[in-house]
Amino acid sequence: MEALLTAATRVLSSDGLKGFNTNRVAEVAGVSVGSLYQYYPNKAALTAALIARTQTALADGLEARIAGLAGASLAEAVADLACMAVNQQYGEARLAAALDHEERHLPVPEIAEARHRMTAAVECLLDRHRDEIATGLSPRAAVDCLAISRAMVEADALAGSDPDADLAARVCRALLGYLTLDTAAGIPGPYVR
Amino acid sequence: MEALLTAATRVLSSDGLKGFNTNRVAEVAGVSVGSLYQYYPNKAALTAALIARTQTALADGLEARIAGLAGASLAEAVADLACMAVNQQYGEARLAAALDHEERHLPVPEIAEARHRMTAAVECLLDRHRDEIATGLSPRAAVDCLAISRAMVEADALAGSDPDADLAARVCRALLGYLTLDTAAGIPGPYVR
DNA sequence: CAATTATGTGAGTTATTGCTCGCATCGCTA
DNA sequence: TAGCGATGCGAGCAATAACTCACATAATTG
Repeated sequence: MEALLTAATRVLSSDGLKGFNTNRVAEVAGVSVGSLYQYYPNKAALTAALIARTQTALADGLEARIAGLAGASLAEAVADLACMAVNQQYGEARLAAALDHEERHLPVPEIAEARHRMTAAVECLLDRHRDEIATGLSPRAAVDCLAISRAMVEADALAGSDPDADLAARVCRALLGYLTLDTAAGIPGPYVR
Repeated sequence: MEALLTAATRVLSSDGLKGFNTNRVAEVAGVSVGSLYQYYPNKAALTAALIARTQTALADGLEARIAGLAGASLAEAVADLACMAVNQQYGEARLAAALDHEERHLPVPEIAEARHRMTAAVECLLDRHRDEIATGLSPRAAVDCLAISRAMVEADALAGSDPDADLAARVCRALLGYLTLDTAAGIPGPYVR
């Protein structure tokens, strides 16, 4: 049921994981617990559905945005994606953080799929601009880009309640710097203990 | 008591938040629950002490490392810090993620202090190399650097159980790129909805 | 060695929460 | 309207976990 998912979203973003229990979700949704358990066999299923929905939406958004960036330069594309990351993630940073933590306990296939779609989309973008990008970039570059933007937005979101004026610009700088830095300087070898 | 904190660490890193309860921590520490509550008035206090300890240790390590990097170039310094981040955070990524999530419910003064010390140390490093760094860098640059390295290491740690061979190099590239990228290209203006 | 204080114990209390199940209500068909 | 299945309800059960307290043991003192 849709009302249950939106209720779950509201509970999670206002009270965090601490107040996220089935009784409360049902109450906020305006239905009884019994009804909740007719739609979702247990709490994990509800959580999984919530995660799947948000992750899928994120992947959809990213794919569409990247597809629409066909003619753009790398700098333009990255700038656009940085703005998108700020807009999409900032508002629901608390929700995202809570869900993110649950993911590790629940093997939700949709998450792996959505994540894969997102990295694939970014890889496609990077490939499109491979001549503007530093040679020797790791195959994990796409994953890194997603991690970087996610972390910067989240850090900013948890610091204050309004985004810093230059947040998008900073994300853009980080991504562009990462992608275009010449592999010259004394970048160290592999991991050493 | 020290045994309680180490027991709490072990429980958290092996079972995660799910199995982190006072009964179990006491059992692993080899004492009774009653004794636990003589040292910590409640579970939150125990958690707070644990967070404070790890965060303080992290800040100590970072400060020492940066102090010892007095004569180094920016590239060398960043490379060193990237290696440090990988070594320090990789092993206890699970623990760090769990604790990180608890921080948001507990206002632990030591955390704010440790965080402040870390950004101050990085700011000191950046200031030392201000001529090598792109002009117009945001005052939040230090925070961004910490967020970036943290996120990249964590993403890698949760993907596989061994660090990618070039993880440190990638972190280094991201930081160096962020810090040294010329503020030329079409970096966008402020946040827009 | 008694008396007193400090420290440790763990069964039990209380609160929370995931979940069930007997019952009520609704919508449909004959 | 009577009969019937589908859907919704929410008090209550069972498990879990934070926390207490009456008691046992150890350490200290006069």
